[in-house]
Amino acid sequence: MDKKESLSQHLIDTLTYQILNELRPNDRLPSERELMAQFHVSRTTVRNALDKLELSGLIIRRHGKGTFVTNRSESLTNLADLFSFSKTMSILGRTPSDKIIKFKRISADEELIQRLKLKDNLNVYEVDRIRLADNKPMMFGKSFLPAGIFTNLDRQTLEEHSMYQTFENEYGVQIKEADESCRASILNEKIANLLYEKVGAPCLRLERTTLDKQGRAIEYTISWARADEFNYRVKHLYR
Amino acid sequence: MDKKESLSQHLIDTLTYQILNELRPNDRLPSERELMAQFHVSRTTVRNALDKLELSGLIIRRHGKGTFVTNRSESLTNLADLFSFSKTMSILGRTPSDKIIKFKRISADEELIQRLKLKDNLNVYEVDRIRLADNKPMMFGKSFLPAGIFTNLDRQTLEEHSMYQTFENEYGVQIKEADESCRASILNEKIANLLYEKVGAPCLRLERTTLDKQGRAIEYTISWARADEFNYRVKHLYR
DNA sequence: GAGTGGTCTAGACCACGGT
DNA sequence: CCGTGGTCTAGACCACTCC
Repeated sequence: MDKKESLSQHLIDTLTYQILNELRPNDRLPSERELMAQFHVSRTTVRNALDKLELSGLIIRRHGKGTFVTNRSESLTNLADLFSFSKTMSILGRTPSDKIIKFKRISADEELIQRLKLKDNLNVYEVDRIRLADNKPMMFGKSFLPAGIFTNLDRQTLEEHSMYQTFENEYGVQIKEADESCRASILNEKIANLLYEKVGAPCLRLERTTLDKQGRAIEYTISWARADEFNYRVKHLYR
Repeated sequence: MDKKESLSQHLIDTLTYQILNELRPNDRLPSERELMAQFHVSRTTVRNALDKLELSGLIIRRHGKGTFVTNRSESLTNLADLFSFSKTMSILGRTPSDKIIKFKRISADEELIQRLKLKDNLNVYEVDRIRLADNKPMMFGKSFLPAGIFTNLDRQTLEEHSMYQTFENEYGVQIKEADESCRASILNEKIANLLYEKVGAPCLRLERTTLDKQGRAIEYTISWARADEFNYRVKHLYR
């Protein structure tokens, strides 16, 4: 077992694997007391892990009855939760890939300086990507990465590994959170062509700012996603 | 203090009030140990409450430094988190109102039966509303409510109280969670007219299924929101 | 009554940030 | 060094569901 991984993260990973590969919708999970015994952890740790799985929509808990695997067949079209594009596509059984069409070191304008909270080094890398599932273009994304954090970033690394992998493995940057917003928009000519869509077709315009554990803004990405393929899902829990 | 309210919910409400009314962005909150003493609760309870506030985007925690009020001025346009439309508008300093333009008891079709998990009683109430902020139409929503749960629902009650208030106060229905999805679409003629928009203008199409604590589907709502006014925000926390 | 999830306590030790 | 948040333990009692 990975020593760096927390007990609850290990529980999350193990249960996620079981839910996706060994269990079926509406199956009951072991009770919280049973999980305590199986994993040799306290109830707090078990509940913490189940909280995360519930938020991500994999399970649902019923007071007095038990914890059950969610029926996700309805959301077959798509879901974007705490998963990245590639992870989401994998869960849906589609093969994700990226095509980088631009990689450039630029100087940040006012808006970027503010969004990435840049101080001294105003250089950023711009990475434009087409993101595909089963070789079909699904979305187009422009990412801006501070050169002060990702020094000497090169195109080849990004082509061979996922962006978040590169952040963690090459630069030791650990993601803490991402703030995402989405609004409806329409495709301009350039992006419509990249996605094989019509100019003026509706699309989702997503913006994401990602923070690492030190609270630094490490990424600002703006994406345009096909309206027919993208259904953005969120779960809200009350109380 | 309300006896029915849990300790952590009381903490959430108190801190939310302070954050919105007495504190400013980037202000530091009392440390978790200080909150324990102030509210006479355990650390678990404090952390539980802070978890919720962090998820809803009101605070941000920094390891080794403290807990701080989030700068929400950037999100002035809009946010929809664990808040309802009316609550969200209030936080943004706008006055929300609803105009019911249709109230009808109908028989559910196949899709509705599935979405609301109807068994015996296939009757549902359909409520169509225009939702306004400062008297400007922001979105149009069609809600479907099972007549088996909301017996003898009447239009006047809905016109005088919010839907969720009615659920809880008139029928004792407590909300547990809402599953929401959004995708981009374009306005048809009927809805465009209601929102004073152009036919074919981009819009966000939101779908929401709400479950109560017993796991019953109590509401299925589909809404169309103006693309220029609606910016749907989500925060993802990792680990 | 037995078993489930929901809430809470009173501790402990660790990792991080600043002095 | 101290104070911060992050993780975890080993309990307790409550509320709900089903028999």
